[in-house]
Amino acid sequence: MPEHGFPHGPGPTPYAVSVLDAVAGIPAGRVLTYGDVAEFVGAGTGRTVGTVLARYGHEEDVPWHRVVRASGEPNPAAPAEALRRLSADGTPLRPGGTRVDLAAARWGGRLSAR
DNA sequence: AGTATGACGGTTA
DNA sequence: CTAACCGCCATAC
Repeated sequence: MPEHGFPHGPGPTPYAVSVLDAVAGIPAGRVLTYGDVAEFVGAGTGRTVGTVLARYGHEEDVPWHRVVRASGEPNPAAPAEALRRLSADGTPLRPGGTRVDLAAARWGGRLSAR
């Protein structure tokens, strides 16, 4: 089986696998926007990334809460749950605590969580 | 192959 | 700040 650990076949498409793999690499306390993930993967857009997470995000063991909108808002599907996990990760939030402080939490891509 | 859809993003009002 | 519009691209049908 593939080294990334995600089985192919009937389930995730190759694109979906690469997206899930990228999301799995986001360190705690850091976040990536949907667009960032698409850019990191090298294919698709924020839309396609969202589609993948909507379908496999809750099925695979992936930190889906670390992928937020460009505005800093968490997933519209489970905002409360996402914020709860982000808070547990120590992710910097904007005043009010309902949105992520992207300026401080956005992951550089290969920088360490430090 | 063509059409519809969506956990998006950026611009404009 | 909110709301509407349009462009984006992988998938499902």
